[in-house]
Amino acid sequence: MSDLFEPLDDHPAYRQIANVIEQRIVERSLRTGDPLPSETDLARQFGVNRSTVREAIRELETQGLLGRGRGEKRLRVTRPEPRDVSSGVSRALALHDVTFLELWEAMMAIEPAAAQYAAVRRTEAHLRELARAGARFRRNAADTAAAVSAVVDFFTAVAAASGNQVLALSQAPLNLLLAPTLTRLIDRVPQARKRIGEAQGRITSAIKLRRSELARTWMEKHIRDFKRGYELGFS
Amino acid sequence: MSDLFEPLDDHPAYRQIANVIEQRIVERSLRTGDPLPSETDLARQFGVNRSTVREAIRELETQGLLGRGRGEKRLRVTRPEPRDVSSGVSRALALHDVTFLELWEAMMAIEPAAAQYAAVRRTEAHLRELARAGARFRRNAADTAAAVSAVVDFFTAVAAASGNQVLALSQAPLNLLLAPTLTRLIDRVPQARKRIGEAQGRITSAIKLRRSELARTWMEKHIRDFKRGYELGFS
DNA sequence: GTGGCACAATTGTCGGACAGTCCGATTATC
DNA sequence: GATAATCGGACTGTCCGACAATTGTGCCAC
Repeated sequence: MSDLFEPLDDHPAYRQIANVIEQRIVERSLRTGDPLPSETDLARQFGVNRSTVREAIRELETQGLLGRGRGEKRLRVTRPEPRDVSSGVSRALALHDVTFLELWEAMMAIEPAAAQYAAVRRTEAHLRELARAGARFRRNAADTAAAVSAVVDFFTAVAAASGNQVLALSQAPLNLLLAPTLTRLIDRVPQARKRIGEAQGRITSAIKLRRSELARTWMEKHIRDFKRGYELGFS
Repeated sequence: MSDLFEPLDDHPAYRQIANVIEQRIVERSLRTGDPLPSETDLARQFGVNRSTVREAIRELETQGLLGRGRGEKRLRVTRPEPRDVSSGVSRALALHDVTFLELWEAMMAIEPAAAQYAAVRRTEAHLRELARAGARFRRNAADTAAAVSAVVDFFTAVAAASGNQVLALSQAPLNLLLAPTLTRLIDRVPQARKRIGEAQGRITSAIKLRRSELARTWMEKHIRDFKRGYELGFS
C-alpha cells in the first residue's frame, strides 16, 4: 500500500543557504567565534540576493548558531547556549499542555541523578553558586517571585555542578515550566517555604560532603514534596 | 557589584514582530491550525515592509511555531513537534563536545523512568510500535544503519508509550546523539547485536505485562550494557 | 603608543517588481 | 448533475536598487 512516489519537497534558496552554513558550523570548518562574511559578500558567494541571505541568517540566528556581542555589528559563529535552546523546548511543551504530573515525573528522573553526580564532581565554585541560591531563597521569604527564581537557580546550580551538559540541558526547560506552578504553590501552601529551605540545605551539604547517595535521596524527597504540595494546594 | 544600568539591546523590527506573533500564539489568541494572514497583509498591519515581515516569519518557522502542509502556500500556526525541537538540542550538545559518559548518564536517568511509566500506560498501539521496532532490529542484523535506526525507534517507542510528553521530548535529543556512537559500537562489538535484541525483548514483554518495576530494571540493564559495550569497543 | 577624526563598510529597512504556483470560481464535457 | 478543463486573482520566493544609522578602520597629529 506504500505510494510509488514520495512527495518532493522543494527547498527554497534561503533554506538551502541556511543548511549549508549550518553544515559548515557543525563540521567546524566555521569555528566558534569566527566572524561571518558580510551579507553582501555572502550574497555574492551564493549568487543570490541579499534579502535571501538575510532570511537564511535569521534562521541560524534563532537557533543560536550565529549571534553578535552587545553593540557589535558583524555576526559571529556562536555555540547555542542552554538558554537559547531550552526556552524553545519549554514553549513547545507548554503548547502541548503538559500536566504537572508529566513535569513532575521528568523532574523525578533527572534532578536526583543530577544531584548524585554533583556530589561527585562539584567544585568550590559550584558550592558557592549553590550556597548563593539557597541564601537568596531564604532571604526572599516574602517576595514570591524572587523565591521562585531562587528555586530555579538552585536547580540550575545543581545541574551545573553535575558536570554533565546533557543533564543540564535536559533539566533547563523543566525549570521554565516549573516556575508558574511553583509560584502559585508557594503562595497557597504555607509550609512550602520552610520545607524547600530545609531540603535545599540538606542537598547542599550532601553535595558539599560528596555524599552522592545522600544527595540523590534528599533530592528525591525534595521533588516528592513538590507533588505533595501540589496535591495539597490544587485539589 | 551589580551594574546600575542594564545594557539595552535594541530590538530590530523583525524581532519585535516575531515576538508579537509568538506572544499571540503562546497565549492562544492565534490557535493551532489557524492560517496566518498573508505577508502583504501582515506588512500592512504592522506598518513595515514585506521583507521585514518575512524575516520575522523565518524565525517563527524555524522554531516550529509556523509551518505549512506539503504543497500548501499559506502558513498556518503549528505546535512545535519533538523532531522540530530536539534536533536543535542535540546539535547544541554536539557542538559542546559532550562525552559518551555524559550522554550515558542522561540516558540512565531518563530511559528507565520512561520504561517504568510505559508499563503502566501503554496502549495496544504502543505495543505494536514496540514490537515493530524490535522486529526491525532483529531483521536487520546485517545492515548496521538500519539496525541503529531500529534501536532509536525502539527508544522512541518506549518514550511515546510512557504517556509523558516531557520525558519523550527530553529523550528525543539523546537518540540523535546516540546514533553515531552506536553505529561504531555495533560494528566493533560482535555480541552487541544479540544482547540488544534480548534486552529489547525483555523490556517489551515487561511493558506488555504491565510489570513496571521489571521494565525499569531491564531498561537499566540494557543501558548499562551500552556502557560496557562502549568500554569494550573503544578502549 | 594614544587619541581623534574622516571615510569606508555593514546592517536594518524601505519601495517596487516579476515569475511561478496555488486557490476558488466559472465554464465546458460526459 | 457530476466531473473535468479553464481562467483570473492572490500569494510566495526572489530580485533590484536605495538610503539612513551605526560600526569598523586607516590615517594623522600628538
